[in-house]
Parts: sequence; C-alpha cells; structure tokens
Amino acid sequence: MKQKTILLVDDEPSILDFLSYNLKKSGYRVIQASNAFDAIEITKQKNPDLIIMDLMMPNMDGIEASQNIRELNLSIQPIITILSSRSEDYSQIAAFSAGVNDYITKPIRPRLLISKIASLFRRELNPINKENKNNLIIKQENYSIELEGNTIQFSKKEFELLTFLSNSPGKVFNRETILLKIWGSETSVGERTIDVHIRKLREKLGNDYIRTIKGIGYTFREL
Amino acid sequence: MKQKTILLVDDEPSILDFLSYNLKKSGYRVIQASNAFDAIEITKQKNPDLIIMDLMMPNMDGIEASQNIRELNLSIQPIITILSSRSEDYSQIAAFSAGVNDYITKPIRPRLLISKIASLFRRELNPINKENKNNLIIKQENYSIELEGNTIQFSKKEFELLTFLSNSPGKVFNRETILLKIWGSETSVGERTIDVHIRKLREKLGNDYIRTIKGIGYTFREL
DNA sequence: ACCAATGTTAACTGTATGTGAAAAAGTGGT
DNA sequence: ACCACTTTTTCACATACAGTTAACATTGGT
Repeated sequence: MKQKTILLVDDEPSILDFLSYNLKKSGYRVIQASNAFDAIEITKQKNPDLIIMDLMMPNMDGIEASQNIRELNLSIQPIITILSSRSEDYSQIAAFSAGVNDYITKPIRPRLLISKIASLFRRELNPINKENKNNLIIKQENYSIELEGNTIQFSKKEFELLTFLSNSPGKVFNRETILLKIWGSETSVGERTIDVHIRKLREKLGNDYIRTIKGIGYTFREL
Repeated sequence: MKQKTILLVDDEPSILDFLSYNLKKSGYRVIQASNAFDAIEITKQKNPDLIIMDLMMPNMDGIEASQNIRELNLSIQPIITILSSRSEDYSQIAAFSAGVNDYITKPIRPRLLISKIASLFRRELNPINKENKNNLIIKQENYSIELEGNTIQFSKKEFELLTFLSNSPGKVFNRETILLKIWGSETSVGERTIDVHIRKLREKLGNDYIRTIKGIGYTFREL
C-alpha cells in the first residue's frame, strides 16, 4: 500500500539530517520541521503517518505540540513519538496524557529505531483478516476473492478499497480517510470517485457487504 | 491451590534454561517458546498464568506479542511480563499500553525474580475490566453501540448526541448547550428537533438511559 | 386544574449518495 | 506509434434518507 510519511521535528539540523538519512534509506517519505509551530502547520497540510518530535525545543516543547496536534482533531490521527535524552525521561507521564504514542531516548540507535517504527506501523494496522470470514476469502496475489465458491476478479483500485475496508470490519471510514489511504496525500481526485468504486464493489459482491453511513462514510459489514 | 504455569519466551536458549531452572526449583510449571508466534499459539492452547517474554526478538517483539495476546480476548487473561536489558528501558510506555503488566530488566537476579513473581500472583485480581459498566459500550469508530450484547446502529446526529450526553453521565445539559455543542454556533434549528432526536435514542436504547429534567434539559443516567 | 414544557407522530425537504454513460487515462501487443 | 482493451475518473441526473418541522398529545410542577 501507500508509502508512509514521517514528519521529523527537531531544532538541531544535525539530528534532522541523521534521522532523515536513515529513514529515507528504509523507504519512508520524510518531511522536516525545525520547530513546533511549523510542525503543527505541516501536520495539518500533509497528514503524516508518524511524527517524531524532540522534547526540548525553543518556544514550544514536544509535549505541548503533541497536545496541540491532538486538538486539531484530524480524522486520521498521526502516531506521535517523542525524542528525549535519558536525563529527561521523568516527563513520560505528561507525554502520554498529551496523546503521545511512544517515547524514544537519545542516543538513537538507527537499527533499533527502524525496527521500532516498523512495529509501530504494524500495530496501527487493525485486525488483519485475510481469513475466511463469512465465506469471503481474499487472495492478495491476483486481485481476486472467493465468495461462496465463486471467484470474482477486481481491478487494482477496487481491490485496494475492498481490502482496506474489510480489514477493519465495522469501522466506519470517511471519504477523507479513504482518499488518503488508498490514493495518497498528493492526489486530488473528486470525492464521487469513491462512490463509483463502492458501486462497482457492490455490483460484484452484492449489497450486503458494504454499508453507507450517510454523512460519514462507508463500512464493511461486521462479522 | 493449583500449580501455576509460566510461559517463558526468549530467543536465547541460555536464558530460557537459566530461568526455567530457577522457576521449576520454586515449584512452578514451566513452558518454553523461542519466538513470539509460538508463544501466542501456546498461550491459546495452554492458558499459562504468567508469561515472561523478552522484549527484543526476531520477527515480532514482546510488546507486539503482548498486544496480540490481549487481542485474543481469552477468558482468563495471563499476566504478562517483559524482559528487557537496562538500555532499552525507553519502551516502557508502549509496553503498558499494550497490556503488559510488569517489566523486568536484565541482568536477572533469580531471587528477586522469584519474589517478584510471587507478588504478581498475589495481586492476581485483574482490574482490567473496563467492559460493561452498565452493559453499554460505545464504539466510537463504528458509530454503533453495544447494549447487552446487541449492536445498535445510529445515525450521525443521534450518535453525536448520545456520546455527548454519555460522556458526562449525571450532568444535566440544557437545550442551549446541546444545540451549541452538537449543531454549532451558527445554525438555528428549532428546539423541538432535540426532542425528536432524544426520542429516537430512547426508541433504540430503552427509556432507562436518558432522563428528562423538566424545565432544564436532559441527562444521561449516572453509573 | 392549569398550562408551559416535553412527547409523539407523520409529513416535508435538502443534501448526501446512487447510478449510467461517456470521457480520460492507463496498459499491453503488434 | 498505433490500436484495442481495461481501468479510472468525471459528470449529470435520479433517488433515498437523515434531519427537521409542524401539528397535536401528554405530562408534571405550581
């Protein structure tokens, strides 16, 4: 699926560069900010999947910034991780209540960081159900599924949308979120496009699987 | 009392053996696993009382494994303890939010470990029952509610109103406040609209949850 | 017992979504 | 480079439903 975007926030350029280099090498898209205010602005505009933010910064510290970001009430909440030096680790409790998801202490070991990030993202993926839930078997390989014995072919977009929804049965996704997750943050495609794809899915699956929550979005039927 | 079963999970055989020896000597039944996947399987099958798991393991780390185990929703939740070396202690926050009960740092002092385990078993009363207080579970992401086991669907406005009221049980909100919070400051919508929505909520939930305080407003039942 | 506040029902309406068809963009073979 | 074909997106119109209103019924506090 879509490449993950990470926002780095630190007032020390050397740390920004060091982290940036390591993260890019691992295939992430990286955005940098040198202070908390920029970080908040960028978060609004770019919807990063993960924010790694220094604790000590001039003007506004990472915890305050984190709180501000949570208060934006974005429909897709970024994962927020705070960087701190060992001596500052007393503030972990405050951090947690400010909406921080994780905590990393300096000095940073690149390999540990990368595996930690991977694990954070894995944890974000909701219950993974490629399983046979109600006769519906999803075959990743060839964009097809088996429904009550019959194999149904899907196009790429259809398949992505279907698996995205069905990976979190019951959870309601708004259009904004769907666009971001399937199309990515760059693309600007009309919202009605989603409807059309939903319709195609319903055409193939029948009307029982995808439900519309008017004013909110779509959801894959629970159970 | 029944003999307690402890599941040890570590990729280093030497640690497994070392711990195993000490625990068995203290009268515990010990099962070993060398990776997280096996650990999850064994947990399903053997229902250990306590799991002691290394933090750093290939493929899946202890915190992730812990989360996976919690998500199994076993009727008897094992106590989960994470083993980590001193230098990794930044991850404690992530650990606790993943359902880990305790944390042990290497190097391990056998006598300390044994007494710690004993104390863990003593406070065995799992306070992790945030479920069914008043049988009503609000699933924010699904725009749905579980009431005594049944899932009930709500429309957007209904859901907003319900969550607003139920977030402050016992507190009485007047119509003005409700309008402001749910409809916003701009909109001018007749006051009777609220009544209609309240009625729809009561239709779905029964009359026991939302109470009218005549002349003042509405309140969600306390407790 | 009164009457203002709230309950209830059904009809109305605007807007979000459904739908068909056609344009645009992508893909692969010759 | 071209064509045939598939996928994706757009557009224009139809429809359904959530949200609202209005009209009437009922309640409960003074």
